[in-house]
Amino acid sequence: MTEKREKILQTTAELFVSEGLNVPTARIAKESGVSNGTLFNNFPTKQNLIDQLYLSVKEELAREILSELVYEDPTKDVLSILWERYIKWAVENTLKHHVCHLLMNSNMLSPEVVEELDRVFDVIYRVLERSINEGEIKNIPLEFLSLLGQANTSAAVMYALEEGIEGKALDDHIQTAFTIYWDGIKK
Amino acid sequence: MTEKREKILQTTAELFVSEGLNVPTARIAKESGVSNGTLFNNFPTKQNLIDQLYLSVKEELAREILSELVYEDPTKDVLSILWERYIKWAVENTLKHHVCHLLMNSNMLSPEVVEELDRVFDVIYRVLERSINEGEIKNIPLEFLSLLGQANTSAAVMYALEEGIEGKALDDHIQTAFTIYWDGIKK
DNA sequence: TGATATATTGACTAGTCAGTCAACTTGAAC
DNA sequence: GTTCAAGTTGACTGACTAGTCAATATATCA
Repeated sequence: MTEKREKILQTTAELFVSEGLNVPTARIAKESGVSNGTLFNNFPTKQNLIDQLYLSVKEELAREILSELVYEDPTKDVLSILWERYIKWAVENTLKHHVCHLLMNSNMLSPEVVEELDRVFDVIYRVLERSINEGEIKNIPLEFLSLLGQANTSAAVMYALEEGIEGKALDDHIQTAFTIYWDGIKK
Repeated sequence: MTEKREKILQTTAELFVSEGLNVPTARIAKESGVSNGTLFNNFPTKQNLIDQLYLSVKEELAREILSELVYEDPTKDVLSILWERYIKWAVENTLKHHVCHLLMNSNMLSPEVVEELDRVFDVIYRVLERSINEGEIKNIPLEFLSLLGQANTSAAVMYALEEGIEGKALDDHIQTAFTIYWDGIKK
């Protein structure tokens, strides 16, 4: 049962990315090698399927970038590590990153799910907060600082994917992008 | 005829923003105070309606931010003006900005339309290019520089809208945001 | 006024969609 | 090998959708 569930989520991601978010459930079931009924056995509604897909991707992302972080390190270092982990994850998991992007910007997610995930990434807020308190970066509202971080990493990922950057060049690109962000916000 | 066309475009934008991009054409027609047939008289297909909506919004935006620009001024000034105009336009035209954002991130636009509009905003590339050549800003690939600009303005708009910033506070916010961008990319 | 062109209408069609359910399969336990 | 629960199936349904078209209304000009 769990394997079928995983397979359906994977197929949904693929179809969402390749054909847009209006793919019929029948199509998803067929492409997953599963009957219509089984799809709805695993996910009571299409809405639930979409929410679960988003949840699973974002939870994986959170595990990937937040694990074993030493929050007590200098904030610049913590941010730099978050930055690098996020971009690497996105570049290595193009499909997941892409589906995440599509869903985030779509009005199709249940508000509860979005809110639930906001809480997971709250720790990043606290890192930024500390950095402001320590006088290391400009006195910019926390929410704006966070939006800027998201926007900049997102741009860095888009550029890396468009240009097919990888390996050493990717490391350099990540460094460049982080320096731009840091130079922009540091005091 | 033109008024009906405009009315339909306006209603479509409103419904897309309030209910997502899957609103039926019948709903759009009804809400526009027009019959089903008239909608399809003005826009041969739903796809065409979507494309035309995106085109009309983006063309208005281009007119708004590119008109009477003195490209020969110092690049920092040109960029700063573009920056300010864009954010002000977006904040004053929330609906249009929002629908633009939804459509841009949706896979639902015809590729030709997207490409056509890319050309309109090409002038911004040339401003950035000159700035690099003059050694004013870091040697960052043009495409990435442009993506960063879009990402940062977008974040600035989101923050301004979320916090309901306007008037003098908005001017300050725009200045802050531009300074962050500039400090990030300048040599 | 009447003739012609143009715009509008909304009932209709052919197809699509999310979700259901009764019948069937599988596999574990005794 | 019989029983029972759990999982799977796909044909089916009722609601919905993009787009059509013959009938009707409105505008234009002589």
